[in-house]
Amino acid sequence: MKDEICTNETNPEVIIEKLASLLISDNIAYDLSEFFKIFGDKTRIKILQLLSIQETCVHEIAACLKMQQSAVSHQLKILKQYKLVKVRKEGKHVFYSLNDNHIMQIFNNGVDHINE
Amino acid sequence: MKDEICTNETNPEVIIEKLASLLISDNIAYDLSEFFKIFGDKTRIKILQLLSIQETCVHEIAACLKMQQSAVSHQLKILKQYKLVKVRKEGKHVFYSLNDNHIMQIFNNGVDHINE
DNA sequence: CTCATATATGAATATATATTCATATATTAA
DNA sequence: TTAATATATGAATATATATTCATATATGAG
Repeated sequence: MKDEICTNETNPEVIIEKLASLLISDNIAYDLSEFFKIFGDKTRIKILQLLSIQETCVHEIAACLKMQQSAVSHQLKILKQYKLVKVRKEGKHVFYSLNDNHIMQIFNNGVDHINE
Repeated sequence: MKDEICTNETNPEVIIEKLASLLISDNIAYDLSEFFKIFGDKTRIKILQLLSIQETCVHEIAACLKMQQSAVSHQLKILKQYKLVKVRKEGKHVFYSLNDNHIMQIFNNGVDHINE
């Protein structure tokens, strides 16, 4: 086999090997998909948008969304786990707010896309 | 009941009503979640990233990802349905490519987030 | 302490969806 | 036409996950 410099490769196996080497790792692909999955639920989208308006406590969120407190709590747990929201306790109330503005940027990218 | 101008509302029901009025609609929340759901899968993430390198045909994608052709085809159908990829047929081959650069922007927002 | 209110959570259920398997369709070569 | 290759797709299976229900925990009021 000759030692060639080949910039315009046509051998299918070599093309596949080259592409495979440029492919993101399974772990990164997994982490990314897990991240976007958070936005892949209607309830979580509504909660995040609501919290972008102002800090809100659990039963107010549930009331706005016309959902059960338990369902909201479960989703808040996921949002907290992925550090998209933060928590402030005040007496009997637990107030949730967005953890960073970055989130709304991603959110708005989505809005731009569906509006195009 | 008096007709008051109240900028600093404290009545819980009024707060909830105000927030509810600012909440995005169920339909928009649904559309957004459906959009982000596309990125919420490891295989689709890999396919999109691969196509960001170059136009690629189905069996090459399958080979790079070390997945069955059928599984890849099913996912490509979803990506096509949501207009994230476009198709070009050439003989026996079907070449897929990204439909717009916007997609990579969203993708990179996610990368930024998980790297923070 | 007792009661009411706010929140969290485990288990069960229902639903969505990713992959596999088998097979259909399409194109090219011989 | 027949065979081979590339792609698509319906059905079945397996798995993930959103919501509900029941209940636990926590805080404050009386």
